[in-house]
Amino acid sequence: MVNKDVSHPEGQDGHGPDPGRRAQLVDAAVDHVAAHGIADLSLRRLGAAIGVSHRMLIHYFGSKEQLFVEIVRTSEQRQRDLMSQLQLEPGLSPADVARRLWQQLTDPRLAGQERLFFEICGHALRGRPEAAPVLEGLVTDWLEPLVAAEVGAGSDPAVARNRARLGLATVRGLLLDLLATGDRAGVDAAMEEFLRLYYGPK
Amino acid sequence: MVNKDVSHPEGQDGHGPDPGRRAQLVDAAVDHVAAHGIADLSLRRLGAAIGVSHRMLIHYFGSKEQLFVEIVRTSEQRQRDLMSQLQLEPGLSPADVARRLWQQLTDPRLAGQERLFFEICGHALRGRPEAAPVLEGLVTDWLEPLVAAEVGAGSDPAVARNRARLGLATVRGLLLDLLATGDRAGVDAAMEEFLRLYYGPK
DNA sequence: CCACGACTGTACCAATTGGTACATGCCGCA
DNA sequence: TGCGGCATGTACCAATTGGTACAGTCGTGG
Repeated sequence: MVNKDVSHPEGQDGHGPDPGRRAQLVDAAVDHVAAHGIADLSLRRLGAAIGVSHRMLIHYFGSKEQLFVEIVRTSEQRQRDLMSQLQLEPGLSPADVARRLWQQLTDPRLAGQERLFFEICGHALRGRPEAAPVLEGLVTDWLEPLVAAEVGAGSDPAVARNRARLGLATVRGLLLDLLATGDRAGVDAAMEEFLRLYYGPK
Repeated sequence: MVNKDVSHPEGQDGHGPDPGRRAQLVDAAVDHVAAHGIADLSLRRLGAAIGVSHRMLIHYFGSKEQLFVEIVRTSEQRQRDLMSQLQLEPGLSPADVARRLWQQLTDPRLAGQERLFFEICGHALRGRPEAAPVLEGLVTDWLEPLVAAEVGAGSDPAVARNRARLGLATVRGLLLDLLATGDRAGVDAAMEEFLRLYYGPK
């Protein structure tokens, strides 16, 4: 009779009743958010966009905040997957690897995802707790593999960390430039200049 | 009698009745926004924080959007002023100039302003019209003086543009790193590495 | 002294928000 | 067939939002 709604007694792990459906919803949510922004997200509009009522979003995620967390986490995961799946043909020079990585990263189809990245950064820098975890991994998560690559390529371990940090920052700066200006050629040229400085001429 | 409120018949220049008071308000608004973020800004909270009623903000700015525009513009202006007022002692090497610039830019007292910059970027990338003008000047406005400096320092004009764009992007990437991690020493070291690559060793 | 116009506060409005209560439908199990 | 529980929708709530109407205050010029 009473049939009380027991959606958020789930506890803090917060996973909704049907994990499959939940994952499907968060996936659709990330797509929508990558395309339309996360700043003025409202449960009703998001629901309407992905074909459920806002009631369902609350049902599966407990609250807007937790949905937010899930979106951020999934978005991060996508970015990570993207990097891990880039197939490295052996025999390429480090510069070529970097070049390919840059190409992959600036694929126009990823523009929404990249914009979302910077948008979330902005929120996280402001201390929004649901986006704050991003700040932790923002540098360190990417630094480790890059340092490893640097060392593997023969860098002095002491310098490798600095070089990795520098490379990461430069890529992000140029990515922001690209998103803001859309000047693909100009940004690519700047990237080439960087690679020349970074790996030596030719 | 009727005393109709004629605050926004001002037209699109939108300047309120008393420019002095208006400027004072927008200044206080930028301070508050640099400290507390611009994402969840509400006229009432902002008013309470800077000591006026939200009614006054509407009165002087016509609408929230126009206040937003004014905040963005003023924030940009501050950043510009900051750069123009850095006194360049003559006889410094380009690397030293860059070093000083970096020091000035990473002054902890400016952290709020820098965070605001990235926050506004995020909103602008998402196409919020009141922040969109930022995207125009985001690169070009800073590129010209940098290119001039590069050429002045003897760079081939063809490469100067690429080098300038690269330098700008790297600075921003490292700034984002600094804001996210707070690891001043690590970021400074990466910056030193960059300067070594950029201007040659020592 | 008064009238006028600029400045500011209070009260209010419709719209939208996140979240909840209740009702309904649907599917599996006995 | 009937029952119970999950999934979903509809209707609703209090709070907050940007914006407006109206009224009061105050200095200035006549």
